[in-house]
Amino acid sequence: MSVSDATARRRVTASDVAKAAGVSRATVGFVLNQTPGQTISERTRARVIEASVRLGYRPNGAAQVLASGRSRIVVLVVPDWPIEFRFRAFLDEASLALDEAGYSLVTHFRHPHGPTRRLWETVTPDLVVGIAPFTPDDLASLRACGVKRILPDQTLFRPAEPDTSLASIDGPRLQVEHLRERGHERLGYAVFDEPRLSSLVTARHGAACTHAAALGLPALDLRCLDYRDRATDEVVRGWHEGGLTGIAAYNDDVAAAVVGAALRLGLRVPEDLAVVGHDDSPIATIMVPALSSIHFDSAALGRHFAALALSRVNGRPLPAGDPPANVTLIQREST
Amino acid sequence: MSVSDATARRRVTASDVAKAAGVSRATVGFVLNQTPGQTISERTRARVIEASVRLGYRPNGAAQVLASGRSRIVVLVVPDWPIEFRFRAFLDEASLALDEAGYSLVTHFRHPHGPTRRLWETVTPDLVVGIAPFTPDDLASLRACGVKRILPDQTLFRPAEPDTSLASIDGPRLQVEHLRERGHERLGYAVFDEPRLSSLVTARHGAACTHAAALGLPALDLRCLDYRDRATDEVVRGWHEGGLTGIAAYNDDVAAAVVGAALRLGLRVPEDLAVVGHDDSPIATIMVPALSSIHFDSAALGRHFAALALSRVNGRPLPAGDPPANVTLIQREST
DNA sequence: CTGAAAGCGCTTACAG
DNA sequence: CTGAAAGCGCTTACAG
Repeated sequence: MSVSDATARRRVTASDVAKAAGVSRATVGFVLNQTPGQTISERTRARVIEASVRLGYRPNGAAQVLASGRSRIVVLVVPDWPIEFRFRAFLDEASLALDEAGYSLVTHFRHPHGPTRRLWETVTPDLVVGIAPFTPDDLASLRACGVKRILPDQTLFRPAEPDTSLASIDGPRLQVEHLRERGHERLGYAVFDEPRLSSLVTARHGAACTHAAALGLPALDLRCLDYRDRATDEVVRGWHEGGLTGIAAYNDDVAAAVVGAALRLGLRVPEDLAVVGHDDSPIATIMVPALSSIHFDSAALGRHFAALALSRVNGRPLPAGDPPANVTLIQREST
Repeated sequence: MSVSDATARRRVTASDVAKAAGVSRATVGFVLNQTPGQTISERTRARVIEASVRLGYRPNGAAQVLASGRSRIVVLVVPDWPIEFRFRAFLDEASLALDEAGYSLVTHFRHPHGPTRRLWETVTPDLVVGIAPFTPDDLASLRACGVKRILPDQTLFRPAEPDTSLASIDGPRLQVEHLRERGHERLGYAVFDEPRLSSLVTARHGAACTHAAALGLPALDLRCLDYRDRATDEVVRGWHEGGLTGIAAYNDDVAAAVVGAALRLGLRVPEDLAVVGHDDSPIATIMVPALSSIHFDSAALGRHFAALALSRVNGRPLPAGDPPANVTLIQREST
């Protein structure tokens, strides 16, 4: 049986490489992992590398994890939220930055009915990061699975405190500030009836109200819309008749729905009703009238996330300071 | 040192459970994995389960993978496309169905600059599925990593054939058919200038043209828009002046951009220009005028995907027939 | 009906 | 400068 038969038949292991290079299995590991503190002659090193390339050697990940206790995998647990426009850029940047550091980012979308086995029970991650806080059940499972590093953890995260990693706080503040500058004092806050988002809705609406109070304005009137029916029109009519003139929306889709309803009711936007969205998604530019919206740098947030994760994995102190979201308000035609 | 000290110190292993239950390590495995062909007394079984629950035992995934050669992980490789609205439902359903069968779905978002290590080099999956075809490099890496099962594979997938798993073919056909029924014969096809989507754009536009030809209509005039500027207006003006009256769009965002441009130009929709979108995303309902669009059952596609994956993993023949996308056209105000 | 033992493919002190 | 050996925590024939 020739070498090529053997490689076709079963996966190449470190033993195969050692045999081909005429060294021990340990030496193969030292060379390929660039283990510090080992002095390997240049000739041996070259022979090992040549053999591993020639045979197409890829270390068995499971064996590495078992032997070393480290997996270089970071699991990101995404709550059961709809995927929003900016999230993909966030993910791309985060996984690129982690990849450059030798880590793989695995995204675990948590779904409505919940998995029987959690992903970290399967993949032995070095670090598990939740965008939303973990439940006590999650924490027990994480502990039982030997996951030593978790974000957010108790030292960073108080359960009552809403998560800010996707710029949930600055956006609402800027929305209120902007509407106030444009002369609006009685404000509404529009969301879709999307139960999966309730924690974010609460956080953003709360931030808007806090800032309104600081400006001496009343709390924003929170209303749920449903984009699938015309009940939206009634909500908007109610706002208008009640004397509200400025609406902050949870995202651009909601803002578009409010604007659509206003147009159907014969209201002028922004003269009769000013509307500001959130996320600066494509629809904000596409809509007629174009939507004022909150823009933030999701790629920078992704890089910041990666930096946080790497600090945690390496046991270094977490970088201080706010995430570099660079939240700004883009004014267009709707305000 | 008490038991609780020990469990706090290090992860519970099968040996700990065996000791606590007074059986051998093998028996623990037999009970917990429900290994067929073993006859274990009910009392022993109960003792093992009780001990494993009490100690909070979770098997070490890496050790299981190494020993058994199977990981129960399916990696889904997602090309570098923007996430579209329906995709989340697809993912949710697919991962739920796989989870019920004891598998974990890990989604690997491929990013623009490519990872140095591919995810399957890290997690030892039983199956890797690509939404787009794999490159020769990918295939070499998959082979070297010992991934035995891949979808799509050579028997299923011819490189020239576009992927249909997200309903890329039926939608364009229905768009053309519908526009024709509404009396439109000279048609345009609108896409955003999004290079990451080029393969899907080509597939959908090609399908639309094929169906147009079957109906005796000329090919659809393909134009790229950019939602960030007003060049869209010029494209739409050109279409109108050139006598085109019906536009099929790659997705609802593009359709909304065409409608917006038409409105700015003083055209009536649908009288002067009829526009039909694709995906039936929220914006289709929200827009004024509301957009006709292509709806498909992304959750059913997700379940179908899971069934395909499980067949492949278990070495059963793949289910025959088309994916149950149930593609339909929803007529609203824009046509 | 149950247990002792080999083996999966690595990493990593340790001995030379 | 390099190799023999133990060990990571499981699974799984195999022997009793």
